[in-house]
Amino acid sequence: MSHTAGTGIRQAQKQKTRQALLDAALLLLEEQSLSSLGLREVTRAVGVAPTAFYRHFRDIPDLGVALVDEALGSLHATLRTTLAATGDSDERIAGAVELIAGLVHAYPAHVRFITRERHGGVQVVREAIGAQLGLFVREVADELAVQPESRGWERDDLLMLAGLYVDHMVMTASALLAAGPGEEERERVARTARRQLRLVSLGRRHWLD
Amino acid sequence: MSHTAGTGIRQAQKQKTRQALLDAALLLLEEQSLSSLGLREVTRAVGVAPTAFYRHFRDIPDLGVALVDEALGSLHATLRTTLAATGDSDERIAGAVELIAGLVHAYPAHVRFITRERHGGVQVVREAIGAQLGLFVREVADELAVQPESRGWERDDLLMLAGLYVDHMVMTASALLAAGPGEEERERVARTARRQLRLVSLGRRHWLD
DNA sequence: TGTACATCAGTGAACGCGCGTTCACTGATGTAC
DNA sequence: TGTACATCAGTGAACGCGCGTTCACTGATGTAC
Repeated sequence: MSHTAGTGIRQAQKQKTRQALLDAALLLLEEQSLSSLGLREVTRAVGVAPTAFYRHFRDIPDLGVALVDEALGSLHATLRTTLAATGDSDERIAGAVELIAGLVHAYPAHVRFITRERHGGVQVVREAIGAQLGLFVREVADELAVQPESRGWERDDLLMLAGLYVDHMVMTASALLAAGPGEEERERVARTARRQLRLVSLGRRHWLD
Repeated sequence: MSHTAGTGIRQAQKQKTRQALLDAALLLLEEQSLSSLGLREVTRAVGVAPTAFYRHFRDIPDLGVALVDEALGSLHATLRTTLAATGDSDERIAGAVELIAGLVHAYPAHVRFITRERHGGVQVVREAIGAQLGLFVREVADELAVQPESRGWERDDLLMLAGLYVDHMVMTASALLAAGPGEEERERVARTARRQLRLVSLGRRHWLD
């Protein structure tokens, strides 16, 4: 048995409560910012005593950082390959936009949290999101680097393009969220995103002219 | 004398207090979000009684909407011409990025407010910012439409490109703010922004190929 | 397997504090004549 | 110009309320033997 983690039933129950706190916070954050989220509000939503919060997080910003990990931590492999694919044909662009739309559909609250707190009022959370997005940019640049279209490109320019892709991804995700549940408006947003990516990929193709 | 507005000294004093409330709020919002800003916090910073707040705003979201107008209301003419100019030569691109850098330098708190609350937790403010940015997009598209490079472009595609420009402007402003006071890092951000705009303008040039 | 002790996730009472909002008010400014 | 009344920006006391944090606690789970 490990020293730092509890054993069996006790540890499992603790994880369950922790996850319930994260889930409740995410739900409450649909209509407010992290900097106005209350600790008692979160524990009340879960149905535990306010003091139970301290068994899991130091304070609300600490919980926010955990939410950033939950939202972005597992996305690296997926984004690395899919975003880097956008430089190519219309099919691959459509696939990348579909991936974003799928993520927004599957995890709307996580996406809202990230776009809201990316420039939000809680410094440590802003920094955590910035660090993850910066990692995405470098990973996408790595992936772009091995593509034949990038022959002759400098690292700096690959990072510049990767940054454009990552920013565009976040903007598209946010626009899809704002579009609401209507299929028509969501398709309009997706269509605009695809054409913007096509314009960028045209620019990419002629960068070294 | 007007019926809706007071006269002379009284009205001038009221405007002065109102402006002091807006200024104080903007200052306090450097390290928090609008959804956690307190009415008493704002009046305390100004040095008036909490109840004086109600002579000027219904509540904090109402003050937020006034801040959106203050930050973006007077920017239309400037942005319309300058952003639309980015499609062209390297000089015009550099000029556009310089304009953004100048605005960030002159009104850092306004810029921070807009980027923070664009996706923030207060609905009416989000909507007010979205409306202003949407107006920017249409104005820039109008300006692009009369340029010779846009011959043969559909309105839909001009809006798509204008959206790319406006979003990129907001991202650049936010990145410049995050860069802090260091000249070196700010120039790195500006350099990346210029190259991204150059890539976009290459894409624009080949859009109808 | 059984027993005796240790751990620790979650409890519940209590605290001091600042919040948003109400209300009747004051006194400088504005208006009518 | 002077006077009498109206307006209204800002005041200050009071309210009920929910906040974050402390503390000693309980009792189920874990560990040693």
